[in-house]
Amino acid sequence: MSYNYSEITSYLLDWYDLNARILPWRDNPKPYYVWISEIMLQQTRVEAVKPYFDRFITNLPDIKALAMAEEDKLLKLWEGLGYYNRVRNLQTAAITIMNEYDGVLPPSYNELLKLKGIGPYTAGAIASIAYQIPVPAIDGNVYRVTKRIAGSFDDITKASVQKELEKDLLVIIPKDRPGDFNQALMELGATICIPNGKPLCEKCPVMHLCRGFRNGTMCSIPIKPEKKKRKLEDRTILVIEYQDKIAIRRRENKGLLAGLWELPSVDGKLNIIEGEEYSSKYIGNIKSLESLGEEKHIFSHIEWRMVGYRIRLNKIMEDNNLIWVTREEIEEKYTLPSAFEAYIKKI
DNA sequence: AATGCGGGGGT
DNA sequence: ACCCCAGCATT
Repeated sequence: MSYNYSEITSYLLDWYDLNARILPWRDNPKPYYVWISEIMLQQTRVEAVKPYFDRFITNLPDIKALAMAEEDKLLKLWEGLGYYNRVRNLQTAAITIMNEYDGVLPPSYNELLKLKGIGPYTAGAIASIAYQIPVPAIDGNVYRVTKRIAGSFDDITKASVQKELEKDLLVIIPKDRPGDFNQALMELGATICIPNGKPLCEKCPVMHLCRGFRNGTMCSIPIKPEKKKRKLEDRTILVIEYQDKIAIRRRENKGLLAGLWELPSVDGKLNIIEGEEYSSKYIGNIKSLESLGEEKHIFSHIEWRMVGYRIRLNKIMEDNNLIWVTREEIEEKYTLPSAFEAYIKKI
């Protein structure tokens, strides 16, 4: 059902004026900074983004620098942040902007929406925050806050519900402060009207008109369908050393961790004998082999149960897929996802 | 409409 | 364990 949110606007803005967090990308909301921060913030918490944002804009201070950056440098700036296609899309969009928009992020919701990596939320956020265009920016926070206020048990993953909320917000978004309004809704969701645990309703500026609070239903809103369970995968991770170098290889260009670097790994959990057999068959002549124990790494949809071995070689076999690098080179040049961190740290 | 895509922090 | 996060692209 459609809902009239018109009463929340002034309470929300007054609260935001007093309670807005100081964030790096709020210092100077130039379109480029807003864009970078919003892409980083997709499915990623503010605290995780902070250090990445500063480093990114220092290294790539404008759209042109982003468009011309080497992919390795780009990925290195994103290493550990996850969802690595975000940064590739960022560069694709930067090139489009240089070629088709005179190097300027377009001040238009619909034009922004055409750029790689920019969907309805991000287009709304950039348009409203950087260009003061009165359009909604609906993220997970906004769904939670608005549906609790409305006391609505709508399934927020349904397109019809999303469209309706867009319309409802478009009606009340203040034309003089659209960016602040959108950020205030998100800020409220991130700090007061929080998921999990208990929302801090007594601190909420719109508690008095929140139906979820009045009904005591706020904790069971919003409604979304049950998520599927993660797939479990067993893997064997090999830390292979020859003299002062470690073997790494590049992952395939599609799928999980596409195009990133990894420690050599094998499907399934090999026991120590199998690990030795595999290594002498495919990698080289073994000087020593020791177990590095078990680890696990959780992705959004997959869980790796890993066993690791440290292998030192007397002699290496030719293998075009492996390259041999020092630890320092890994840290400087090669993007190694967090999944392998535990085993690298043991060496 | 459903699925794939990272990593981390809170309960 | 399970939650979800300033979502988007692809199928």
